[in-house]
Amino acid sequence: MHNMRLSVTFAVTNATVTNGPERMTKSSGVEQLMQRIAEQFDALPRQQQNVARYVEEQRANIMLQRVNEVAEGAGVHASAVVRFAQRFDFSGYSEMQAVFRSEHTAQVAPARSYQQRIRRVIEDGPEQMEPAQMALRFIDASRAGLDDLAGEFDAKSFEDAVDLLVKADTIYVVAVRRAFSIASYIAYALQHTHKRVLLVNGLGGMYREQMRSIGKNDVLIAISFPPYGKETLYCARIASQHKAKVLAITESGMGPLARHASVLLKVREGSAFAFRALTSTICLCQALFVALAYKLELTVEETTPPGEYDD
Amino acid sequence: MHNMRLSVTFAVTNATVTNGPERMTKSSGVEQLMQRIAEQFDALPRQQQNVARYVEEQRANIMLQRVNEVAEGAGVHASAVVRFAQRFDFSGYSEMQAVFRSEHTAQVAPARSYQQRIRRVIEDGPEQMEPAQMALRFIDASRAGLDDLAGEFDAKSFEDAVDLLVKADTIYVVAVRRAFSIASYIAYALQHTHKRVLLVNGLGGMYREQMRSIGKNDVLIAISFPPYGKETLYCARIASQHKAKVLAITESGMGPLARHASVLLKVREGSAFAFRALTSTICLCQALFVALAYKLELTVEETTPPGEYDD
DNA sequence: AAAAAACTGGAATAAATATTCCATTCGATG
DNA sequence: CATCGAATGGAATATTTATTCCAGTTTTTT
Repeated sequence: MHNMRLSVTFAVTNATVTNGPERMTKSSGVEQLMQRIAEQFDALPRQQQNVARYVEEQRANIMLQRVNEVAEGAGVHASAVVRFAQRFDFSGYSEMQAVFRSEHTAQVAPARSYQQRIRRVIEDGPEQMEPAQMALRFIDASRAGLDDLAGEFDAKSFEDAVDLLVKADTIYVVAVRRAFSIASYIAYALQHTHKRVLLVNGLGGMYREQMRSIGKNDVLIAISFPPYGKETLYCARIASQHKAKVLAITESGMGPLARHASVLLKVREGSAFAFRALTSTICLCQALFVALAYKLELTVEETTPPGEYDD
Repeated sequence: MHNMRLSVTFAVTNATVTNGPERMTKSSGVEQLMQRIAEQFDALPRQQQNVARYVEEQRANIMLQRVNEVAEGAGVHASAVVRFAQRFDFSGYSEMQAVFRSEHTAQVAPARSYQQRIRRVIEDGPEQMEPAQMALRFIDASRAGLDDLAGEFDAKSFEDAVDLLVKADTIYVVAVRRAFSIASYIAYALQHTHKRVLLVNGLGGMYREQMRSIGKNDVLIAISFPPYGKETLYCARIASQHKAKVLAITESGMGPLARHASVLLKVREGSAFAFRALTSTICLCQALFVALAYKLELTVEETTPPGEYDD
């Protein structure tokens, strides 16, 4: 009778707790533990059943909660919580909590030192891996990067960035090496607006010359990630000396590019095999362009004349 | 018997429930704190800068980490971490950590999922849409594209593509307009191998001239999507006339580019607001490069000289 | 180059948190 | 309804974790 009621309670809470879309994960330690708890549930003393219910309901938060919070939440004494953990073969609450903690610890790959990256590659032993497997793994890293982009999305900065571009007279774009392709995309896309656009490409080594005429009503879009390209930093410095606005797209608010930034868009890419993705960065830039296009009240037709826009 | 029922309830709900990190726009305490840290960054002592960097990078995990973990991660002594927190007006590390903690627990309650927000955005129609909402919508489209890339992944073609490149003498790369940035990325990446690489960029309108010397041991990587750029098609035609191999990256096996292809990699991008993403294409190209690099048995040193590879 | 100021890290101390102990209560069973 | 075993919660203890102190060092200033 009580059991009956119990299972209903469980069902309801679970339905409520459901969170946003999630990528597939392996059957975790937490899942297994929950399973064990469920199996033994009926054999548990009354208070420990309360603890079980609470843990199930709060599974996403247990990692943060102290014994006393759990105890209070479950309406029992702290020692009951400890005994609960011990019944499931943990030395105490702390050890049980570790299961929940390790589950959560987020995957943050980037910004490793060069040495660390090498070590990682060697450990992973990619030489025995099929190309297709490597590809899938890399795609997955990119997906993780996009998830992060969506999850950490900073609406305020993004809208500031759009505003900056709306008000800009001429838009300069600079990035070098790995990020250059991003700059070239932005420059291309912006051609579809009525803004004047200048891609600072360093052709003939003329960064200085190309930046020469930037002025206070202009905006420089600068894209750079560690280890920051000196050309990009140089351009950002020139821009701020000329009182132009700088829209920085970079990894951190603390890198050298951030110093010159009027608006800062942060992107943390996923990585695999010590190799950084570019997907999140380009996605952000495309989103920026789409938002700008609508803000400028362009119709889609104007932005993308059929037969010309794509490719 | 009741046990049975109960555990079934668990199993079912567990399979359904996904409790990943919630996706929400953050203008929150953490974001504000990051802002303050970034502002003061330059004025910080060296060790505290390390702490700042570490905190920024690990912002999602700080809530779980003890002072010592943070200290170790940042490569400093625990007391430096405490002093860091105190500089930002907290009584100590614990108080600062609370900011990160409360961020997380707050996210569980409002539970308005990313999907829900998107749905609402669509209902509202783009005209009244905030830039940030549009951005999220676009990011979501990109994610869908990547999901598709992973789901429909054709291992055979991919490995053929890698083989083609391994055997190539000189690699030519061509794409125009929207896809040009992809070509420029590929050309850049391939510079890190020992292959000769030529980006057919049409500078001065010289497509014909740049393609002139392609030969039967060479490979042309051609990237094009509807409506296909005539320059790209032209190059593909020349390549096949010269008996060179063509690696085509395109949308369908029936487009004009497929006709000339030795190997065909299909990519279907996501799109939003009648605007196509580029994420899947670039992701595929990066995967291609990673796989190629290892196939060529490059050491990491050769591929990524320190201070030069990134950006 | 000397003096002052700021920074650092080991060790002591303080605080918090978790665990155990034990006297008491509860509830099942004969 | 008396007895026993299990469960409970207050309080003592142990442990872990955070903070402060201080002496030595480095960095900056003059």
